Amino acid sequence: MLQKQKVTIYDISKKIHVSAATVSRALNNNPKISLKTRELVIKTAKEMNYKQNHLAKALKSGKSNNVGIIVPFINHSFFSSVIRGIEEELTPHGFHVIICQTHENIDNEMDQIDALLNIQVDGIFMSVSKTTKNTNHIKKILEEGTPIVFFDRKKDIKGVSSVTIDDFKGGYIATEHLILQGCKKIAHLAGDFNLGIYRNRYEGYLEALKAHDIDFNSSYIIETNSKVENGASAVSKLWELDEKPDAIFSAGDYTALGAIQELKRRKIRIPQDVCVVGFSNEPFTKYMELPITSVDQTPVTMGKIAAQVFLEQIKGSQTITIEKKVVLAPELYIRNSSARNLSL
Amino acid sequence: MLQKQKVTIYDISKKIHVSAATVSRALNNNPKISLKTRELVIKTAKEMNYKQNHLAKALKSGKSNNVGIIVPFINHSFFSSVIRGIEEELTPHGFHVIICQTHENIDNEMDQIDALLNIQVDGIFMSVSKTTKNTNHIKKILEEGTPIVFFDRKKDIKGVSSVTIDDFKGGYIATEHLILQGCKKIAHLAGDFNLGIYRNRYEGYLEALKAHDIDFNSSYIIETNSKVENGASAVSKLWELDEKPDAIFSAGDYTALGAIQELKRRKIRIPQDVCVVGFSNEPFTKYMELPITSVDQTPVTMGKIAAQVFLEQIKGSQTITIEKKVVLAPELYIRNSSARNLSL
DNA sequence: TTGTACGCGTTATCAG
DNA sequence: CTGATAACGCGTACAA
Repeated sequence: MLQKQKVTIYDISKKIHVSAATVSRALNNNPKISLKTRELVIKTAKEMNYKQNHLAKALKSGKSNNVGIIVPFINHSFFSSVIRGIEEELTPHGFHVIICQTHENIDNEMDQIDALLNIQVDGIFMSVSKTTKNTNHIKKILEEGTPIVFFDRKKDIKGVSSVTIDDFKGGYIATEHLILQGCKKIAHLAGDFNLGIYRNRYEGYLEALKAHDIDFNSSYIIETNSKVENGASAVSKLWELDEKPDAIFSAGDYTALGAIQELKRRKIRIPQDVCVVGFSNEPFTKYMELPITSVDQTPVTMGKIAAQVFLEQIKGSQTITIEKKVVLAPELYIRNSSARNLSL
Repeated sequence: MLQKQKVTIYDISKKIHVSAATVSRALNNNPKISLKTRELVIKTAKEMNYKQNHLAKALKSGKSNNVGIIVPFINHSFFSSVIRGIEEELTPHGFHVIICQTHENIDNEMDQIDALLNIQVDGIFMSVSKTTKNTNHIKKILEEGTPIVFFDRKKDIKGVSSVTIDDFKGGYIATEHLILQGCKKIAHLAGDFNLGIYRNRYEGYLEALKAHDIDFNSSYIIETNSKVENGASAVSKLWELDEKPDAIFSAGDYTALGAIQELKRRKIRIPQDVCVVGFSNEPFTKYMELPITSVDQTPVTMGKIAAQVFLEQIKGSQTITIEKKVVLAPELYIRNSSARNLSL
C-alpha cells in the first residue's frame, strides 16, 4: 500500500532515450520541439501514468497555485457563500483554495496572514475582523509582493483591490422602502461602527431620511453586536421612548429577527404597526412564517468577482499593481415584515 | 514592491560562518548541536527575519502540510460547520485546509481527488456525493498511501476511518418522540436512498415503529430530494390518502419546512393535528415562529473528531493503517412543531 | 559537534 | 530542435 514511487520526467526520458529537459519542454508545449518527439513524450507520459509534481514546480517557480481566504468564521452563511464563489471561479484555473478563520480576532488574523505567506500562496482574499484597526500586518502582504483582494469588509490601503457591495445604497433603499410604506419614525439597529460597512449602512439611512425630509432622531439609533438577543433588547430600549418608532431598519438579519420576536411578544403587529427590514438576506429570512424583508449582498457573485479581480491582477505584468474597486449593487428583497400592501 | 528575495539558511550560514547544514540542524532542534551554535543560529535567523520555505521542505519530505476537504457544497450549513471544526483542530498542528466542491457530481469528485493527490495533500476528508456509487476513485487515494477520513456520508471501504452520527438512532429517537406525543400514523419523508445516512434514518424509523407495535404503512414513505418544494408536494401526496398521517418525520429540515408550509396552507394545526420532526438542526429551525423539532448532528464536533482521527492516523507508524469508525450520538432538539405539551 | 555532498522534480539557460 | 547543467531551498547520510 506504500507505493508512493512516482514517475518523473526523468523516468520518461530514460524510456524513450531523450533528455529530461526535452520531456519537460514537450509537456509544457514549448514551441521549439519536433512534433514527433512531442507526441512520443505525451504518449509515453500517459502510458506511464506520469503526474507532474506540483511541489517541485512550485519550488522552482515560487508559485504555489494556492490562494488563501481569511474570514471571521467559515460557517457563516455569507462567508461560506463568498468562499463558494471564489472556489468555483478559481478551480478551473488550477488554483486551490485554503481557508482560515480569525474568529473576529486580530491576533489570529495576523497569525493566519503569516502562515499563508510562509506557504507562499499566490494571493490572499480577506474580510477583515471586527477588531482590526491597525493595518500593518496587511501591508506586510503587499511588501512580500503577494496580491490581496478585500471582499465585503475592507480597509483603505493604496494598491489593494476590493469587491464590496454599496452598503450606503443598501441602507438608503432599505430606509426609503420603509418611508414609502408610510413610516416616519424609523429606528436603526446599527452594527459595529469599527467596520466601514456598518457606517455606510447608517449613512445611507441618514441620507434617505434627509431626502424625504424626515427629522433625524438620535435616540432611534442603537448600536448592536449583531446577535439575536441584541435585537430584542434594542426594541425594549426603543419602546421606553415616548415617541415609539413605526419602523426598524436593522443592519443585520439576526438583530432584525430578535427585534421581531420582541415586537411580537409585545403584541405589536408587523407590518401594520411596525415595519422591519434586515440586511444580508440570510437564508432563514425567507423561510420565516413572517418572511423578513432584507438587503441581499449577492455573496456568491461577490466571491466570483473577487476571484476575477485576482486573476486579472496576476495576469497583468508583474511590475504594475492594479487597484480595482468593484462595488456591487445591493438588492432589496421585499417580504411581509415590511410590505403593507402585500400583507396577508 | 517586488522584494521577494527571501533569506535562506544559506544566507544565515554565510553570516555566522557555519555550514547550511548546521543552520538547518539548529533550526530543527537536532540534538547533536552545541547550545552555543544553536542559540547563535536562532538569534541571527530572527535578526535576518528568516522564514522557512515550506515548498522546499514539502518537496524534500513529500509532505505538504495541506489536507483536502471534499464536500458537495461549501455553503451548506452542515458542511461549512464540519469544515470549521476541521480547520480549528488542524491549524494548531500546522496544517492548512484546502476545500473542494463536488456539486453532488461524481465526475467533479473524481477530478477533485486527482487534483488533491497531485498537489500531495497529506490527507483527505470527504463526504461523498449523492451520485457516487463506484468507489474506485476513492480506493486510488489509498493506493497512493494518502489517508482518508469520511465524515457523515461514507462508503464502506476497508482501511478507511470515518466519523458519522448514528443515523439509525437519530431516526429512532425522532420517531419514538412522535409516538410519545400520541401519534400513530407517522409518515416519513426519506432522503436519497443511495446514501447510507438516509437508509439508516429510515431503518431507525422502522425499528421505532416496531418497538411500539405500530404497523408499517408503505404509502407513508415518500422519497424526496431534500428540497423545500418536495416537502410540500409530499404532503399533497400524503393527504390524498384515505388514512391521513398524524405525524411526519422528515429526513431533512428543508423538506420538513416545506411540509409545514403545505400543512398550514391546508389549515392543519401543528402540533395539535400533525406533529413534524426534521433532521439536521439547520439554523433556521430554531428561528421559526413555529420552531421545528430536529435531530442535531453536532457538525463542528464531527469536524474536530475527524481531524483527531486523521492526526492519530499519521502519527502512528506509517506501515499500519488504522481503521477507526467513530459514531457520534445524535441529539433531539424538541420544539413546538412536535411538542404538544409545550405548545402555546 | 560540524561540514560536504547529494537529491527531491522541475524548469531555464546556454551550448551545440 | 535537443542535451547537459545549474538552480529552487531544504534536510540528511556520510565523513571528518
